[in-house]
Amino acid sequence: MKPKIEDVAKVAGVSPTTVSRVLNDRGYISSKTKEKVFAAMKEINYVPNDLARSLYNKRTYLIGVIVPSTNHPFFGELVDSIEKMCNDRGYKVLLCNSLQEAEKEKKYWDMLRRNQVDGVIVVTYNRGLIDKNQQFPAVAIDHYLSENIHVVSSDNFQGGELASKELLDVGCKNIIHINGDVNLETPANERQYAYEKVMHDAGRKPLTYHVPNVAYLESNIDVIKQLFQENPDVDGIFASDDLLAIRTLQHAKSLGYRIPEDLKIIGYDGTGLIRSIYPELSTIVQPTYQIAENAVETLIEEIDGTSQEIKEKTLSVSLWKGKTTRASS
Amino acid sequence: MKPKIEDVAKVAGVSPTTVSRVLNDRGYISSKTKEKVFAAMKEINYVPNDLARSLYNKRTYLIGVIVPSTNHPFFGELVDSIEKMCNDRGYKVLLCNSLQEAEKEKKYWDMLRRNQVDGVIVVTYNRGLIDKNQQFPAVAIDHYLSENIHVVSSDNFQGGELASKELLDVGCKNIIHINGDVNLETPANERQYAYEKVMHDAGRKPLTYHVPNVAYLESNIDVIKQLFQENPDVDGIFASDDLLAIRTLQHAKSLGYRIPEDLKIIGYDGTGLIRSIYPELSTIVQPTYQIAENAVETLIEEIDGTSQEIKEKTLSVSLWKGKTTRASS
DNA sequence: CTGAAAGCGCTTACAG
DNA sequence: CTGAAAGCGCTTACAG
Repeated sequence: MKPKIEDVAKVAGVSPTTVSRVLNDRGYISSKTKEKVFAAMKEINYVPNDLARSLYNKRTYLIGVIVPSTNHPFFGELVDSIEKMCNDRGYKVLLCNSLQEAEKEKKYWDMLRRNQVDGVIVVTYNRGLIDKNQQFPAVAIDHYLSENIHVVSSDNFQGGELASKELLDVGCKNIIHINGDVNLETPANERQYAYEKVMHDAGRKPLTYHVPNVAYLESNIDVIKQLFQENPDVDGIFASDDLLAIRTLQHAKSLGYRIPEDLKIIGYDGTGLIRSIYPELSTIVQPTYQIAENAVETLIEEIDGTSQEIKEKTLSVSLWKGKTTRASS
Repeated sequence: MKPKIEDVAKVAGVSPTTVSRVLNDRGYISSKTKEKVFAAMKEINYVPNDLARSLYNKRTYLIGVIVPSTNHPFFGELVDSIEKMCNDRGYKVLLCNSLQEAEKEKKYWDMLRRNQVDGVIVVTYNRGLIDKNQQFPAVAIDHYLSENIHVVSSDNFQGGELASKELLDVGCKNIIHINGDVNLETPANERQYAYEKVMHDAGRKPLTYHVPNVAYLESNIDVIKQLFQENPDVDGIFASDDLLAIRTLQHAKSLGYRIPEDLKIIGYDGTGLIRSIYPELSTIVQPTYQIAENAVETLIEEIDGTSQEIKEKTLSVSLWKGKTTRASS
């Protein structure tokens, strides 16, 4: 059996109360007693049971993180940053990969409640999930969920603008946008609106193709093919995701398009990974680290009761200019 | 205050014992009582407290997962698979990104003990971590840790052989290997041994360059530069990691090497992500899904006490043949 | 400076 | 078929 406080107390010749006190460094204890207790703990290899502690304190220092999948570079990077921030502040991360399935998200949400997490950081595009009795502090990333849930986003409209203008600036005439599932309420919708606005302002007609699932690249190739068949004269493509952009670029090359001479391409997300292995790809860089930082800080503030107001924070994105949008004068 | 079992009991007009019984579906309860209890739970929006449950049952259904970082595609994919497997079997994942720092790993390990996780899946290259009193079931991935910890690996020697032979097969004469930190006991060491064996068997002299940190790509460029300066006649490179391979490929191109005509390159890991966005890169594909599956199953078997023996499982890898090792006859 | 007692929210023998 | 009591391992008023 694992030793408990009582066992330590016996070995040290003191009461459990005293052991608990030295453990928590609370109240005044003679240094002799402290030493005895520490010695006893080493001797029997005592490890405190945080379950019991949490039960009493009603505080687990556990944060639930719900994302579609750590497999996608953006979420891998985001989760990495969130975990780091949490760890720095003494919180632990319960990871939930929802695969964007509403049913799974619902189950995870319930599981997190049962496990008494102190708060949740969630990336979801399904609004209906959160029941009105939602009890714990939560921060949603990139998507409004309900009036008592904070939102931390990057500026998706700005990103859409930056990307679209970049293509115009380098001389594209026929600019097409590729986005994800048209039925999903993702932040990529904002990117599309921005694209449409920029096109209108420039007197061009916007045209958007939607792939069924950004994450499952295989399922997207048909849409990409269709795009080129229907628009052989396309000379600029703004994809709402870097993986999609790369896939499109590959297909274009296989059709004989020269990049950037015949066709310019820009993606979205700009994770460190993609920028490192595909530096030539122009893209909009999301401030992943700041998103994570803001989300974790906002959450902990609410947990600690430091701040009452529900916050909405929007962070700026930036342009990574690679060869795929190099002006081909 | 959150409602507890006692509150449900009052509303339903039964004892807490009975509520607990319907909650756990244990013992015989009249269906009338059941209904009353369920109705009461809905009415006051009751959610069981798994902390209290776990405290009593000495079972948390929590699994700690320690990896260097979800930011690396291989670990992102691995964690994704592990989390999926765990979720399917009713376990939850406590995520720990150690960044390969021994100190952090140690802290995480202690934290997991305090949190009473049922078991741990760990990717670490530091052997000294695990104290002899290590209590809970654990599975190490790709690296032997101690006699009471299972190991699930892919066959790194086989992978090294496959990669090296592939380069020989397509006609390379001067084959150089790039590996990670020479001081780390990573599975990539096996890949290097295999490379050296294949070279010797072919009557060639092996030559390995070590980069300081596979994960931080920026820090590796100096070594890559050095490699080409010192061996301008290199015509085959086996990198122990796809990201490293891609970086090397980029640098080679910038120096004017044509791939694969002048120089052939093969990487390692072959994650779905890399294969999808860099299909031209030849690589050794690790069976990530099976690794995760085996690790989770082995761990749960030990947790359940179904199996006593400590297992060592080695899974086969396979070759993904892309253009970067196309024979240039 | 230290201890006995009650309680965190649950579950399970033990009675009935 | 149902309930009162004790206990999971910890912590904190309340006494002394």
